[in-house]
Amino acid sequence: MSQNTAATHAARTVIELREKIISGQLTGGTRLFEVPLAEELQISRTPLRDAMSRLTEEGLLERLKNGGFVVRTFTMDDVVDAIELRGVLEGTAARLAAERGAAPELLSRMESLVSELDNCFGKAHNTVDFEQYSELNAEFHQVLASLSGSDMVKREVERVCRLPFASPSAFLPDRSDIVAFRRSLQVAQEQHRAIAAAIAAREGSRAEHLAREHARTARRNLDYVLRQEANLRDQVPSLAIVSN
Amino acid sequence: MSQNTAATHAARTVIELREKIISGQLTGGTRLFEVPLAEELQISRTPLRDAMSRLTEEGLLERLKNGGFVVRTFTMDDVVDAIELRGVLEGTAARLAAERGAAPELLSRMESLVSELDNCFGKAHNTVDFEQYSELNAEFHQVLASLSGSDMVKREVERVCRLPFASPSAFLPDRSDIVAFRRSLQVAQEQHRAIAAAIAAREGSRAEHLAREHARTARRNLDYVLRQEANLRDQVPSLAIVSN
DNA sequence: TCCGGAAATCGTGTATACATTCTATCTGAA
DNA sequence: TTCAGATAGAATGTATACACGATTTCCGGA
Repeated sequence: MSQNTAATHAARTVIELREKIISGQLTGGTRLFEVPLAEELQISRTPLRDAMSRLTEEGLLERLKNGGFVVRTFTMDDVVDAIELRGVLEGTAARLAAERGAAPELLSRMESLVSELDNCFGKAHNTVDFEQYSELNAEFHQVLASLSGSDMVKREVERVCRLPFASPSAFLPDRSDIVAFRRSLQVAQEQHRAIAAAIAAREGSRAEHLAREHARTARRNLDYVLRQEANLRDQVPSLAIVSN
Repeated sequence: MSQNTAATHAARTVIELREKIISGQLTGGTRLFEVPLAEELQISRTPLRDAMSRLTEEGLLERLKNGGFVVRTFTMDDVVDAIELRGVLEGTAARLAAERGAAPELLSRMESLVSELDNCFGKAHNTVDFEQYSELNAEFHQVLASLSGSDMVKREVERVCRLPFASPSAFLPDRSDIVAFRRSLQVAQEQHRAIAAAIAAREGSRAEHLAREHARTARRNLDYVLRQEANLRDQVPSLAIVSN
């Protein structure tokens, strides 16, 4: 029993329900009835409704037209399209950063992140510091979203990334023993470097298309997981939310 | 006193508040206090909170970190960026429609919309059926969003369009006496035709860039309104929500 | 004057009772 | 048999009282 430290019942409930949805415990299409659910969570309907409405903002629930909420259904097509959308939006962030000029502090932060990411690869062939890589990768994408200087763009990039399977770290393969995965990390890192360089050189179109292709890395990993080794799928938490 | 016909108090309140925000009556940054606002609207706090949470989903309000809601502030930069984003997303819809193949019914619907739009231009130079054009234009963009076949993409396109100044009909100039405006409608219509043709010919990149450029038509009109005739600005309802 | 802390005030969080609406089912008549 | 309308149940909509937390204000002491 993990007792959440969140201040309000509603905030705690957001976390609990989000966890249940993301983990696949609550499957797509499940309608959330207020009375029994509130009883189960030991809260009243008021904070529960608040929580559900926040999860709707987040894209995990949908409102039914005559009232009530259902868990949103995600198909494998949605996963592919969400990754595509992230690519498009990050591409736009990169292009605008290049075209309009990026804030120097942010750009140099991105460049130093690239260096730090380099250090995650050991001298030996299959040693990679995954935890560190994953953390730095997340920050790289965060900086990229900010780099356009546009709140509107940043907001929308972050919005798509909130979907668990569209996040930049969703399909970071944590198994260096698989050759294809190790290679994909190196390719991705090379793309990081190129994106930063393109933005610095004010090459908008190049920056945009590099960022798009970079998102495709995630899609390639996804395809690999699905096609090559079917049993891998259950090891990828981001896919638990996806309907079969 | 316009008495809304909406079923619930919350739904009615969504409409009332949305109207006040869009019209600029409630300006960006204004905090909405539950008790006095509920009193003013003659409802209780419960449906009011529901309404505010829906408006947050819509992007017109924001939640404060310690509770409460404020009216979201939009700057002129946000307007420009929202139009850019619409271009990017509609461009993606167009590209995917071309690459993946569009549903024949939708494509032919789009093509007949182009024909109908043609008929809005009279033989004489400055006669245009604005009402009809505006309606058909809205449907064209709606069909475009659907044409990708991707629910994810459609959803996000529609999301951006929900912002009043980012909607495809936001800056449709309704004054045929201004030469620049009349010409912009003809250019836009030619772009409609080209977008449909590119999708039909499976020319993804062309379709994408045409759709992007098409959104720029809105930006050009916006620039015209702001630069050429300052007094025009107050006649554009979409801009009432924008902070000065 | 400045600072810390207590108290009051303001505003949201929560529970709960009651109202309303929607839906599914049943009944009766054509 | 079928359909219309009634009806019962289930689910959400709404009002309201009270709880809690945050913020501001005011007071006393250094």
